[in-house]
Amino acid sequence: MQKYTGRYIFALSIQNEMSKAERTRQFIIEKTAPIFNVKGYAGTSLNDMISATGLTKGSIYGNFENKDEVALAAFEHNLKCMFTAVRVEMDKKSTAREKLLVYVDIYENFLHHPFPAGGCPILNTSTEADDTHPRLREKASDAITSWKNAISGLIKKGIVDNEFSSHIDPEETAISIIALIEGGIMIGKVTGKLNYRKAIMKAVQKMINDLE
Amino acid sequence: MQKYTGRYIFALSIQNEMSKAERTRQFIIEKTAPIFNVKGYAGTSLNDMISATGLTKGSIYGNFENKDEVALAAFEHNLKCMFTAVRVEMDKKSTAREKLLVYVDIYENFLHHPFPAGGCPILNTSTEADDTHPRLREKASDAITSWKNAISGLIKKGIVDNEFSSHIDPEETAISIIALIEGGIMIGKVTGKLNYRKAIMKAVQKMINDLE
DNA sequence: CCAGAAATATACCGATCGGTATATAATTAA
DNA sequence: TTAATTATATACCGATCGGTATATTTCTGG
Repeated sequence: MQKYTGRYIFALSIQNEMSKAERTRQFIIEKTAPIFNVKGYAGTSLNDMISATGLTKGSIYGNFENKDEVALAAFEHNLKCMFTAVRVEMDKKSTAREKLLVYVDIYENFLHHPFPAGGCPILNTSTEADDTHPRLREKASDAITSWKNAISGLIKKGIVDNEFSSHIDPEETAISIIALIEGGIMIGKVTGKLNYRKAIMKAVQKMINDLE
Repeated sequence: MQKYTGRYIFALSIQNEMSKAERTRQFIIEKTAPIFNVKGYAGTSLNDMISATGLTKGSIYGNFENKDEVALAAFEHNLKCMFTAVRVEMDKKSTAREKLLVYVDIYENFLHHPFPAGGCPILNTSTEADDTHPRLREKASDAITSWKNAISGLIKKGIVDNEFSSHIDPEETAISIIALIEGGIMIGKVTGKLNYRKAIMKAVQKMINDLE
């Protein structure tokens, strides 16, 4: 097998500012993140990680203490990947309503955005880890809370700017929007029915428009 | 270890009408179903199944071809368990609106109903199996579609009975209600925050009340 | 009560699991 | 260029994986 030379190109790394170990670490994260998101934590084996990276067991364990640490780092990577896709689109919009509707656009057509393979990592990790993997569970939980805060922050801004009615509850609305989106992702993916996903995203749109 | 005598008591079986093999089969399903729903398909091992049932490998493989068959039967059992809990409550109600609101009641306080351990099997199975286990994926997909049909049927009935406006789309509404519920279950479980779940179920309630 | 059948238990299989000790190669500082 | 250090590869570990062949027990019909 070809030996690893540390000369890979990374999406999220500025090569020269990183030591070789840091580059390898980042390389492992980027290559295994999609696997964890598709197969799950329990379903991803070390051999999966080896064949995804082309590295060996020794190299992986030289950079991570164990499988857990890779899984945690991979989850964070997938999360960043997803939130970055949202942020890029949101920065193009000015009003709170337009910014919120970015979610509808992105989650309605996944494929046209740099979204993690396997779908929403929050959904995937939450349902697997809630009863079995405390550390992953907490990371997923934290991700939901900060997502909720981001949305409720936008809603509050919208209220201040007189875009939205002051009678609505930003927190309740925010968490409900997330629930609808996540449920929609789950349903759309497992059934494969585009009109299901479309109908649900239409409901998200309605929820946002009802804020006025 | 104590030997198996075939004299267990089953929740869902009328003992005298079943052969010993059928009783054992049912026993295995009932005992392993919660494990599969909590740990997932990949996360549940044969040893888990052995210690959950108190049986041996030979006994399990004498009644099921392989682990897959047990997992599929266990999923169906969990599904039936969940839908039965809903049906029991729904039969007590008469109007379409009241029947729909049963979902709000049940999913708002899980614990007071005979709900499968590990939460909603549709959610759990969908997110694990969508990319990895075609047969389970299809079962989960079918469950969603028939659930959607049940809800849209109720909505159509409500329209005929002049409970609901005729301008609403039963299919779109039904699938959105499911998405909201499933998202709510996921969020409530992984965060452990009761007010999150409550806020989301309030949104379901609003969605149902908006049908008028 | 007994014999044949059905159901369950036991013992074992190769493969793979996550992980480690150690050998080899590549990098870096002097 | 070389020595020390760091990083990667190789070989191996016990445990567990899903599954099977066979022995033993239990049930059932006569």
